[in-house]
Amino acid sequence: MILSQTARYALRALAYLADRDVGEPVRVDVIAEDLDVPRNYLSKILHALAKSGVLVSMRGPRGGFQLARPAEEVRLADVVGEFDTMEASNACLMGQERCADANPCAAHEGWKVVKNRVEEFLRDTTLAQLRSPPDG
Amino acid sequence: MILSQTARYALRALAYLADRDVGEPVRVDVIAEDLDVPRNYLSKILHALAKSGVLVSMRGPRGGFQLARPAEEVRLADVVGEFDTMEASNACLMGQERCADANPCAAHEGWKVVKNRVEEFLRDTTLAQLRSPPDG
DNA sequence: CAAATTCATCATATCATTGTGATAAAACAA
DNA sequence: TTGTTTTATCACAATGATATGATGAATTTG
Repeated sequence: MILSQTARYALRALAYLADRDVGEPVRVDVIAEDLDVPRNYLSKILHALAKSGVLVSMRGPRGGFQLARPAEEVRLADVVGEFDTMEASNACLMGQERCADANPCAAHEGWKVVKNRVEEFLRDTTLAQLRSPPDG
Repeated sequence: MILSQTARYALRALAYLADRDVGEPVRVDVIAEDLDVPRNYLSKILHALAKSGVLVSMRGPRGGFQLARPAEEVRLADVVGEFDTMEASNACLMGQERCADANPCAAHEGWKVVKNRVEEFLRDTTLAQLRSPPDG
């Protein structure tokens, strides 16, 4: 419910990179092993994030992946939206057909509010907030 | 995002039955055609809802499906939970591994609140609130 | 009891998501 | 330029969600 496996992998990999915060790229193999995520699958995910501008990728020796900008400037919605469809928040709980904003059922507005909460959270939260806490 | 196709079909079929509110069962064929949902697929969904006690099914002529209790007494969570996994609300945004309640990242508590909102909505809302508005 | 009606179920098809294995292409270093 | 390292990509497998078609089983009606 809510987030796909792919989106969760993406967030974990990015949080991992935000944690390390080193000025040099990290190899897919390292990330995949540390996070226990399938290597080639992760490779595709990171590639997509590079194409969308969240990551920078570099090939060859001393290559790997690196955040393209500070963790504070990467919204979770930028990441999740790449993999999961962030449907319009005016959509009906039961699908598009039954009720719309024009002719809503009693639950329509309440559902809209709840869904907006999810989307607001993803828009307002950044990668920096996914970092591991200092001590633990 | 959020609800599966199956769960949405289920809610639509139940809302449809709540709308009709007749004291007699409605055939799958009728529901499937009116809602434009695959017949046999819907049949399985309604069967599952009958097994879980939300619907009553009756075979033979004048058979069909009927709400087992008043729409006011069917919580959306009863329906959705039958098809979608309502995961524990203390689960991490990125999957179970990264942070738990014991050692949370900065976003952990916020996400928990948002997820609770979704679950509360499904628990607090009933089928009666999915009925079509009187006029439309 | 026989026939019709309806849900129940089985077998299978399609599609998207998730995952694997092999190879190509780029970058670097000797 | 040759070899090594790394991402990029291709081909495909496994799984689960969604969907279809055919048949079985229960119930009612005549």
